[in-house]
Amino acid sequence: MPKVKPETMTARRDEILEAAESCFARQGFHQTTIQDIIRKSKLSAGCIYNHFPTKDDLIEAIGEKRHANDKALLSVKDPAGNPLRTLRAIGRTLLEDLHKKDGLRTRRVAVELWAEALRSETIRAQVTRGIRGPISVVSELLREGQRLGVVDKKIDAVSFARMIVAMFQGFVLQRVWGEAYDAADALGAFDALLAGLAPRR
Amino acid sequence: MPKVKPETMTARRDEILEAAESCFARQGFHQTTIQDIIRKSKLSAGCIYNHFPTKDDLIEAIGEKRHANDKALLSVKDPAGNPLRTLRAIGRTLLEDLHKKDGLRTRRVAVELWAEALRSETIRAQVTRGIRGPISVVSELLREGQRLGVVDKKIDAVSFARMIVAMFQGFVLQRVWGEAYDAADALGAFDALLAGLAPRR
Amino acid sequence: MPKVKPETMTARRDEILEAAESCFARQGFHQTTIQDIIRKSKLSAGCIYNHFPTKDDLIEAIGEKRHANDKALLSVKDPAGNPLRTLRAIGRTLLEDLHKKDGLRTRRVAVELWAEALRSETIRAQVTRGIRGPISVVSELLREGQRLGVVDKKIDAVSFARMIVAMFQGFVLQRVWGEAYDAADALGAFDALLAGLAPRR
Amino acid sequence: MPKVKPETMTARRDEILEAAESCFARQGFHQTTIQDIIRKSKLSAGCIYNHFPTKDDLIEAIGEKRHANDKALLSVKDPAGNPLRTLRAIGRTLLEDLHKKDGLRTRRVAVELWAEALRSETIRAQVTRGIRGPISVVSELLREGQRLGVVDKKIDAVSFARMIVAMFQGFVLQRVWGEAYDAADALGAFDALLAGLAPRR
DNA sequence: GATGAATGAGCCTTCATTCAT
DNA sequence: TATGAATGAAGGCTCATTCAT
Repeated sequence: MPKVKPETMTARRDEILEAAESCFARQGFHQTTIQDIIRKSKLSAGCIYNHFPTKDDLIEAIGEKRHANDKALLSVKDPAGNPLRTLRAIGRTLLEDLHKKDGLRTRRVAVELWAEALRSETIRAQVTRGIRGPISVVSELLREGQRLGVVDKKIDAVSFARMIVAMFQGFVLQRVWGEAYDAADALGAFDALLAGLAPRR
Repeated sequence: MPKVKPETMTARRDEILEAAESCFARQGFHQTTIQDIIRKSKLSAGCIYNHFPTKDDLIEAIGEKRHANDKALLSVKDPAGNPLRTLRAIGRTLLEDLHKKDGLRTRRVAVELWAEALRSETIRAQVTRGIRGPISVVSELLREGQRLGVVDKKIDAVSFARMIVAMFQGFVLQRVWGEAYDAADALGAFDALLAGLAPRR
Repeated sequence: MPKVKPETMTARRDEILEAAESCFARQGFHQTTIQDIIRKSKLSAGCIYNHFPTKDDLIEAIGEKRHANDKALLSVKDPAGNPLRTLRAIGRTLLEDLHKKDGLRTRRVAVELWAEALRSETIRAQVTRGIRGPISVVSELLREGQRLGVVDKKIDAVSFARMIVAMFQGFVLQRVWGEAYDAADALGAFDALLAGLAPRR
Repeated sequence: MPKVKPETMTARRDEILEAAESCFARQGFHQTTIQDIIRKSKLSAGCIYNHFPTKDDLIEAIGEKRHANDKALLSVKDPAGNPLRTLRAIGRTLLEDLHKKDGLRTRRVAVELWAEALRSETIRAQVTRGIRGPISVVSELLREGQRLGVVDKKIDAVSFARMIVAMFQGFVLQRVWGEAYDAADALGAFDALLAGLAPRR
């Protein structure tokens, strides 16, 4: 007996999130007022509050959305099955994504979330969950490399994976600050790092 | 012929900044009210506004203070003059500092500033200035290593330095989120990275 | 040729009023939202607004309903035709009704209406109309008593009746506040009052 | 070291309460907005909230104020020490107060509080506390009358006192609704009631 | 300089009401 | 008629900032 199809509900939700993300990327969570989102979405306050009970819920929903987005970037695979090549491909995808105009908006919101995670338990959980995936993907690739003999056996896969993830987080930061570094140069450095993983002798 | 000795001025300023930093670390810039800082500092609104015309000025001053602090960490030197050893010592200092309880307060504020840099031109300038120092110190060390033949000549020193700095930024993030990783493990991964810099053959 | 039988209309109306009264008794008029009534009645906003154009209309309808209810309590009669006995019977009925759990809900709404009467002309009219009936019933009984010689002739029937009605209003107030007084005790005091009406010498 | 004398604080508080009471009397608690009180008091929102953290606190403070006011009315005494005469004097004072234009404002607020007591534990406590004083004063007078032999010994003093208090509450209600009854008539009825207290035979 | 009560713009949220389906 | 998502005016409250003392 619902008069409106559930799809409409979801669509409306997405409209709101879209508007919110746009505002958040430009002004940050706390500088963005609900009025801004109302203006951007061309919906009413009441409508927004029907979908998200509080502003914080809206922020959390944005966090969840981002979380989902990020997973896609990790699904890159090297057809030949060489784990280091896969790792490189992932790095390349991330860095190139980072250097597209479009990627920036999302990244700005990500950085906002990183700071918000200091205060909100919920967002901290989202953000750390969002890191666990990449760390395990990367460490799995490193272990695979060790098994295949292309990665030094003495390396602790998880710690090294965490370091690589940290590295990309730092790249995101530098990027959203407008640091003028080249995707190619960054990828070059990453290549050098991967090259260094090869077993000695 | 100032009625109040400049030292008193500076001392008062520092009191205020100390209180502000403490509040900012706990609640973030935008969740912290001037009232919070008044409470913490046990000074009055008027007094605070005599020293800092706006809340934003206070935030910027905090940013400046942090900037100064960070420089100290880079002054580590290896007595033997081995640049990779120096690099390792710097990394170790940073990671250990990061794992001290006390270090966290400052880092939390740093992460706040990283997000704030998205909106404030002034803070963006502080933050990127704060990165340029480390990048040039590290790249200088790498070049020195290349000169000494302990670092692969094909590596682009600046890009690699930027990557290392990014890495440490990521470590900071993960740390303030309470990620349970070990300083020793992280240092181990960093060691492996440094080891990989050695020229092949 | 109405498409819906009038009974259905009335039934729906009653459903709504029933739900509204329940909410009003618990939370008062102004703390009760239409949403609360929607929830309680399991009807929709649109449906409720089809029957009552505004929230105030709903409140007025509740007032009207109460008005009707109260009349029933006055219809008590003493078979022997002794007016003081009738008066006592009425008092007893009211007091006992007041001390039934069920009676409280209605009384709470009544007290709400008493306050609302300060602002709404319509409700003030309802409430004062609601008092006029009892006053005239009681004063008629007193006059009858005077005629029969069981009530002191010097008493001004209308004023005394008004006082008796005031008394019961006060009892209602004290009751809804949860004052722990006994129906029997209150009736005892009322008896004493009635006894005092007898002519001296 | 307070720059402002505590008296000023109290004076400001009273200004606010005065404005609030005036608004509440006219429009009721829930129809009165903080803006109304701001307008009336010619103070700012912030200032009001410095003295009363929430609107409910303001309402409670009004309740407290009323509570204090009412006590004064009970202090009437009959110089000759006749308890029934004292009772009559109290009744007269109340009824006359009720029929002064000025008394009405306070009474309207009282009736608001009576309804509010249904929802607020705090106000319910105020209101019931406010009733206990009168009940005990009146019952004490009745007992005194019994001791002196001017009041029938069979009467339960407390129950009768409660009934008298209820009566006056009802008079207040009828008065604020604009019922056109005379103070003198009401007093006459009260006199009759008191006369009826005399022992028979 | 220091104090802290006062200011008031503006924020988040609510809720009576409407209207396309 | 019934539905319930959408509307938007307005409410309570906050907080950066000012200024008389």
